[in-house]
Parts: sequence; C-alpha cells; structure tokens
Amino acid sequence: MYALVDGNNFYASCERVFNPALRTQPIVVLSNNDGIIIARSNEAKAMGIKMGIPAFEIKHLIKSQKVIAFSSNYALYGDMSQRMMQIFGDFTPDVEIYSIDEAFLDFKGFELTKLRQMGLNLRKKVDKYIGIPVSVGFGPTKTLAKIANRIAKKHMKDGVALIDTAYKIEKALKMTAIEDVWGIGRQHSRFLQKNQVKTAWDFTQLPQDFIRKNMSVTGLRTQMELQGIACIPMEYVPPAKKAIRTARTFAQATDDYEYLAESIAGFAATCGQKLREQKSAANLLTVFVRTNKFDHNKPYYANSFTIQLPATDSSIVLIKAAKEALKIIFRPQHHYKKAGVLLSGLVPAQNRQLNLFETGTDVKHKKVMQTLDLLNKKHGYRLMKFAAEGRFGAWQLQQTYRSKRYTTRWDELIQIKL
DNA sequence: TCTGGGGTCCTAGGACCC
DNA sequence: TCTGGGGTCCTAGGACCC
Repeated sequence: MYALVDGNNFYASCERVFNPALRTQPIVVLSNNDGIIIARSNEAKAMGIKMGIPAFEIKHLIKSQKVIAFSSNYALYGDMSQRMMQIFGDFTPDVEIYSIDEAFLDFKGFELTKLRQMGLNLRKKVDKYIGIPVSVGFGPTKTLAKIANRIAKKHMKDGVALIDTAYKIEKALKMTAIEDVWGIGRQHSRFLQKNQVKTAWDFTQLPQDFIRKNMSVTGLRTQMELQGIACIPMEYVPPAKKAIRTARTFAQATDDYEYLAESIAGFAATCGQKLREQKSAANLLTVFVRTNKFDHNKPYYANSFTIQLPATDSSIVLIKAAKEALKIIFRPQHHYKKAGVLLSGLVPAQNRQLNLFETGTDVKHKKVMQTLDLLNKKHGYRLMKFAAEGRFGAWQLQQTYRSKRYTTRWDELIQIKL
C-alpha cells in the first residue's frame, strides 16, 4: 500500500503557524510580483475566490481586510516543507518527496489493519511538531492513493482515508469526477466527458485501444493504476533535472535594453547556481523575451534564441552567452513584460565532453564559482553578484505583503513576550 | 496600474544512415 | 505494371504535474 500525504492549503497553513490569530480568517497567498492567487485557506475558498485568478480582481477584499493576503515567502515554505518531510520519515523509510507540500510513502510489508491508525498518528505528529494540517490517503497504487487523499480531505473528519478492497476501489472511483484524477488534465477530461466518461469508474471501463489511441501510453498507465495495478514506481532519489529555467514577469514592462540585459544576466547567474548545485553542466542556453500578452493594444512580440556552449557550469560563460542571445532577439520598439533563461542539454559536470580547442577557462572559473557559491551559502542568498547583474536590482520582485522568514533568518525570528 | 514559475513525458515528422 | 526494409536522432508541439 502507498500513502499520499499532503499539507492542506500548504502555503496558507504555513502563514498561520506563525500567526495563530489568522486561524479562522480567510487568507490567500499571492504569486511572485503579487500577480495571481496561488493558495487559499478554506475560508477564502468558501468565499468563491478561485485558484489562479489575478490579484487585482479581489483587490477590494484585500483592501477592506475581508481577506488577508500574503506575498509568497518561499524561504519559509521551503523550510517548513523540509521539516514536514522529515516527520514522514519516522513512519516509513520509503518516502518520495513529490512536491513542496506532498509525499508518497510506501507501506509495503505493513499490516493492512494498522494503516489507518498509522495515518492518524502521522497527522497528530505533524500537527504537534510543525503545526500544519495534513491529509492522508492510502491505496494500492499511487493514483489510488491520490484519490484516497482527496476523499480524506473532502469527506473524512479525521483526515485519513483508506482504499484497500475491490469494493472500496469501486466506490471511490464512482465518487471521483474524471477531471479530478491525477494524470488527466483539462484537455483530456473535456474529451472524455464528450465520450460519456464522467467518473474515474467510467474511465476504467473504456477499451484499452481507445485510450492508447487518444491518450497515449500515459493514459493507459492511469487506467491500470485506477484498476489497482501499480505501474508508477516510487522514486526515492530525485533524478537530476534535464532543464533549468529562471524567468520573471516584470512589475512594469520595459523597453530599456540595459535593464533587460541586467535581468538576463541575473537569470543566467541563478541558473548557473542551480546547475552547480546538482553538479551538472549545460550544453545549450536559451534566452527568451516577450511583451505583455494581455495588452491587446500593442503588437505582441515573443522570441527566443538558443546558443550552443561547450558543456559548462561557469556563470561567467553563461552570462556572456545570455547577453549575446539577448542582443539577437531584442527589438527596441517593444516593451518587454517577461524574460528568462533556460539551460538544457544537461550532462554530469564530471564527465562532460571537452571541446577540441578547450582553452581551460572552465578550470580557471571553477575556483571562482566554488568560492562564490560558498560565500552565498554561508552569508546569505545572492550576497555576491556579478557586475553584469547591475547594482540596483531593478528587476526585484514586488512583495507588498511578505511575512517574515521566521525559520531561516536570525533577524526575523519570531519574538514571544512573556 | 494590474494576469506566476518550474518542471516532465510522449508523439509525429523530418533528416539521416546502411 | 511499377519504387524495400530497418533503423536512429532530433525537435516542436501538446499534454500533464505542482
């Protein structure tokens, strides 16, 4: 049996841990630049605030304090996540961290009759040590565990649901709408509904060749998983990323080349840091820019350019290439709203292919990069930067409502008055 | 004034090889 | 009348996830 454990309204719940007065208030968490809604407390959901809507649509609610808004505080959420995952490891050694707020737990070899109690204990422990409410769903496959988790969240008062018999599988599948199945997104659920497939149960009754033809092998896998045949294995060690991207939407659109060049340099440096963290080197670097896609009064322009590199993990080389690529796609007549850098063709840094005319720059850069990473790790995120990134941090995020980084900064520790 | 960020996998089609 | 068989690699686009 697998369990899927996830934090309820995770980001919103993190904010509540350090501000208990908010426990009964409707709260929302905003994306970078305070752009859209990315998390809501149950109270906010009940008010009809939808996931992903632009923040300005509920500005009146935020202003009048009917809803408390937070800018996203990833330092806090990331740290809370790590603490939560650590607790999971007390219940089984086989934990797959699936996202910032959820994990699959493998309970093979455990007695079925004890699982429910195990789930309850886990909830209790996470609540006591971390202060985040979680839901636990058990099932014979990952996809069924996901469904159990959903049922736990929606229908079980104690937050735990177990799907362990053929009868319960059928019952659970019949009460799950097709669009709520893990692996079936908007396009496919629309297509399936047109074909009279309304629930997860209906989906399990479809002929295999129909699914294979219209939804490829991934659809087939989902069907088997729903039928109780596990075919999505656990992944205990996160595989190295195959692509690394850093991109931002600017608070204000800009036609300033220098501003854009400094942001791009910053994105390239951030990508480089992520690259070195996973000990990879990149063969390709893509720069992309685009104007505001919502502004229909101005012509839309989006473009990208990819540069081939001798496999490198040096931010110096990356920044240089990024600036070259930007020069090629920059058009002075446009106002740019979003830009980014993408590294791909990643290989292990250890056994990268050397260029025939290798000059040894990477060897020279290696020590500089190591020192840079060490200093930033020890003394503060991005304390040391490249001159190319600019001195002004012009592309800094707008974060009007950010809470303190309670768990990762000495000067922002929570204070208690006695 | 105002709309996020970061990933993965699969397939079809083109270009190429013998 | 009529044009083989068997592959690989790469990329763009579409689907999905959080």
